[in-house]
Formats: sequence, structure tokens, C-alpha cells
Amino acid sequence: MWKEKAVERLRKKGYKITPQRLKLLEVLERIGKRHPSLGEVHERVKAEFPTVSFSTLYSNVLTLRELGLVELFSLEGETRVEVNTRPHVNLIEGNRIIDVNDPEIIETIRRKTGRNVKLVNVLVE
Amino acid sequence: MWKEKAVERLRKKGYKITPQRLKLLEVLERIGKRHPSLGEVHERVKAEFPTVSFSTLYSNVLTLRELGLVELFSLEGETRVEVNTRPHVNLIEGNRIIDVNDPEIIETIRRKTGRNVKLVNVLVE
DNA sequence: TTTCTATTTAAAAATTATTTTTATTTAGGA
DNA sequence: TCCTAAATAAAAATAATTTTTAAATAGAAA
Repeated sequence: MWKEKAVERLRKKGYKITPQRLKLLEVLERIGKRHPSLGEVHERVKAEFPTVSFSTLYSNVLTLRELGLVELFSLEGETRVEVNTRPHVNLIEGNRIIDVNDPEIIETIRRKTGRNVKLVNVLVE
Repeated sequence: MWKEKAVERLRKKGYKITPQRLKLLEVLERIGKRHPSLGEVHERVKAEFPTVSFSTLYSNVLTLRELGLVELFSLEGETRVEVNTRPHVNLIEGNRIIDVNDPEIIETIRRKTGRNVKLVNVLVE
């Protein structure tokens, strides 16, 4: 599971496994597929660990990004968290984001652009 | 040209062709390909028409979006302006954005997702 | 088990980027 | 030239981070 991988990587890099971090990992494992905004993640974490401040959450999300455990991207002025760090397609319609696992799309883009694709955000109507 | 099309559509919809708007259209025609942020657009406009306020520029950009003359998308916490309203691929590497006109990519995505594609933002490394 | 200390946390302040409000000015039709 | 709805500029308000700093603590070492 993603959470176990995250704990493992944090440990290996010398980060401390604090209760706040564990709760964050738990929440991301649970709702990461929804590509929550930082504010939404904070709300979810607070629901189960009310003393966690936004700045703590924020700094921990940045740590996860440095370790390659999450990607961040902007949508409508908010930062969204992407837990699926493998190249894939996000179908974005307004505020809704749907994960699409379709290697052919990724491969077509890689082949035609010659670039190493991290994430594909498709705005649809 | 895009600017002429924009003037035409503004007129048809009853919007007034103010000097501030004309300058905005001129700037967007010139630097739109770079996907400038709102702040960058404002700087460029101010360089040639110093009294234009951000709020004026902002409200005019929103008007252009309503008329389908520009698209807006977020990148690293900033709103970027997209003048190319035809479906296409933006190759995004950090702060650099490169337009890629490749109908095959668009068609592959449309076919595989069954959705009407507006814009494809590809994050590459 | 206790100590130690670099790391982490929480709170608050600061920053950045919009978004809204409002009083004044003006483009363009009559 | 006049008129007025639309547009503008300035400022205030809001939203979302990002930074700063002092206090608390995880976990290694004794």
C-alpha cells in the first residue's frame, strides 16, 4: 500500500514518523484518488486530529513531494494533491477529476513529443 | 488575425471597444503564445499604456473568456492565458510551456475517453 | 529509562494572486 | 453635442499559500 511505502521512504530518509504525519498519510491513502485540494486535506486531517495546523500539513505535503510520494498541480487557483505518481491521465471537467489509466494515451504522447510524461491533465467540456 | 476576430466578436456582442481593450488584444496577439500569467499581461499592457489598472485588465480578460476568445488555466498558483482556443497540447516543464499542434494526440484522447477535449496539459520532466 | 537535540509542530504574520466594491469617467449611439 | 449604460481605476476584501519563530517532541544515545 501507498501509506506503507511512504512510511518506509520517510524512515529511510531520516524523517521522523510523527502522529501528524501518520494521520496525513492515512488520509491521503483514503481520499487521494479524489485529488483533494490542500484545504480539503487539512479539513479531513482535522476531523480526526483537530490540533494539526495548516502550516504543519503544508510542510508535510511539501516533504512528501520532495520524496516523490505525491505530485502537486494547480486547478482553479487551488493546489491539488496527486497520489498516483505513475504517468496517467486526469480527465478534468470543472471541479471534477477522473483518473484514467490508459497506457496507450501516455505512450502516444511520449512517442509524438519525445518527452518523459509525468502527468496528463485533459480539460474536457 | 486573432485580434481582428476578437474586436469583431466584442462589437457583435455589444461591448465597447475601449483603448484599454484594444491594447490588451494587441498584447495578447503578440505574446499570447507564451501563455503569460495575468500579472505578466498586466506588465506588458502597462509598458505601453501605463494607466491601465489590474482590475480593468482582469475584468477584460474575463470578458474575453466569456466570449470564448481565451482559455484560462492555473499553473504553479498563477492564472495563465491561453489564446489558442482550438484543442491542442501544452508541453509543460516547470515554468516553460510549449505549444504542440498534433491532431493525433487529441484524437487518441478523444477516442479513448469519449470526451470532447478542450486542452491537454502535459507535465513532463 | 532518562537525556538530549535536531526535527517538527502550531500559531501568527507576511506574501501573493486574485476578486469585489464603488465612485468616476467615457465610448458610441441618438 | 448629449446622454447613459458600460467601462475604468483605485482601494478594499478575500483566498490560498508561504514564511517566521518559539515551544514541543520523536527517537537515537547514554
